[in-house]
Amino acid sequence: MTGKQFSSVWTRDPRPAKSPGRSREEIVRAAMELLDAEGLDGLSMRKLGAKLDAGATSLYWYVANKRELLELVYDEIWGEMTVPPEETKWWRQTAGAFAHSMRRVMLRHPWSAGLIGRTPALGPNALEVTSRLTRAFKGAGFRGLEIDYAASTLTAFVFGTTIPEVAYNEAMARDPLDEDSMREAVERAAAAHPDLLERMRESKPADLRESREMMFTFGLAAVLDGLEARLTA
Amino acid sequence: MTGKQFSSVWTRDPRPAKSPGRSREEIVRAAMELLDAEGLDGLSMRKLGAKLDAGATSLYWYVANKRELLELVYDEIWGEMTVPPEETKWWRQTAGAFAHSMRRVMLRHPWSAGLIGRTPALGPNALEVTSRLTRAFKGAGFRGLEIDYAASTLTAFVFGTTIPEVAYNEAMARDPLDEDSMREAVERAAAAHPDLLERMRESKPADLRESREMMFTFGLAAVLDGLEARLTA
DNA sequence: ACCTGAACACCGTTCAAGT
DNA sequence: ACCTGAACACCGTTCAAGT
Repeated sequence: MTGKQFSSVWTRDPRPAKSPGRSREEIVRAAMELLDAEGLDGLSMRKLGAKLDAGATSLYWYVANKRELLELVYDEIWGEMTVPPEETKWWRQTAGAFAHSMRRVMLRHPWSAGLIGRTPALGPNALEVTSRLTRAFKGAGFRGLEIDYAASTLTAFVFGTTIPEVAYNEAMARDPLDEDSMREAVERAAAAHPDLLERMRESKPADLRESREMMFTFGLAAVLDGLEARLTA
Repeated sequence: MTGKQFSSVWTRDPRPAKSPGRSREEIVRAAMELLDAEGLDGLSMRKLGAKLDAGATSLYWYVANKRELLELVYDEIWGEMTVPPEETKWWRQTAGAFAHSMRRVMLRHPWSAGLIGRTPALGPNALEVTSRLTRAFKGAGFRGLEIDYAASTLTAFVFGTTIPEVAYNEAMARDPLDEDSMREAVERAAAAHPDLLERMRESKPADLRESREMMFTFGLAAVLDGLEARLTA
């Protein structure tokens, strides 16, 4: 015994969920609505209670604490990701489709960016996705620990790329910034670095959304190429 | 004018910093100590004030708000990262050294994981690192937008891998968990996924630190291979 | 079995007032 | 120029008490 018991929503039995009263499903649905509308900081037990016409503290009957509630909504996120069935030998397509799907989900639910990688992914949906991904990489030819390494590399790339994207979107949504003033401020800050200025001028603001798409596609191709290289080595 | 002015600590002139009173440096140093000791959630304006023998609200003279304070400490993080001088034609080594350095800094200051990718990196240290990295990729042969894409792919991998690592460490530090009970809980959760169970059993807990190192090395090699492939294409 | 309100120990931030 | 305390509008969580 080196420490206390591991505890997670997924390791405790939920309340029986009888007919009267609220249910976890109802609470999780309301929480997601609040999160989609107001972001991670916008979710408070008090607001959530109010939304459900309940006292602020009633929720503690269904959920041990806020962290557990977040574990619950977090798994919903995984439920929205898709991993094509593994039958195909084209693991690149499977992995690529998953990567795009994961990014789309994060963009759709920006608050998830604050949870991914920080919340234990032990819910049924997360396990299902992980399992499919595992099988895909196994089918590709990876063996032993490298199955995990390959899968981790892919997901690390996806959320490492998407977190900044989401953060930028969120900041902009919170208070829209004048693009010119921003550009000017950044140029002023980078004044001492000619190479950076050059880079900035070359990358026109043009269509931000499209340029991110390009960056994602570029990086994804690189990651998949790199994994493939590990396979034949 | 599509929105309001962009604002960041780096775009405003700091207080003159006369002889009496506190200084930004002093405040930032104290903030980092607090962060290292108590984590991101452990930093509050009140506690920081107390640490500096000041009223809770005195800090607002030096810093517009907490976000700005975080921008300041965030740049310190970049200051601890190293990018070898670009002269070398061995961009792989430069990029690899930076990647390892970035990871080490994140492990040393776990709270930084909550800031990276979410805080505008416009401080002098961040710009210096970005600039060196840009030159390295340019030296490697990347051109135009692909310089940015390549650099983003690398950093995305690094912090995408390191965030979960840090999160796990933090959780463990907060309340140490019995490893057996954790393993058992996870196995129970994954009961319906034989492939996951198989994976778990194969990856002995053995030396967690070492297996992460291996995972990082594996992924980094893959990412660099993938980038190199983009170069010759 | 389920829900409540009061209470505790916190937050970030504003602002008038002090020196 | 710099610092203060009081005040406002919030937090998560506990717990005795209600139905």
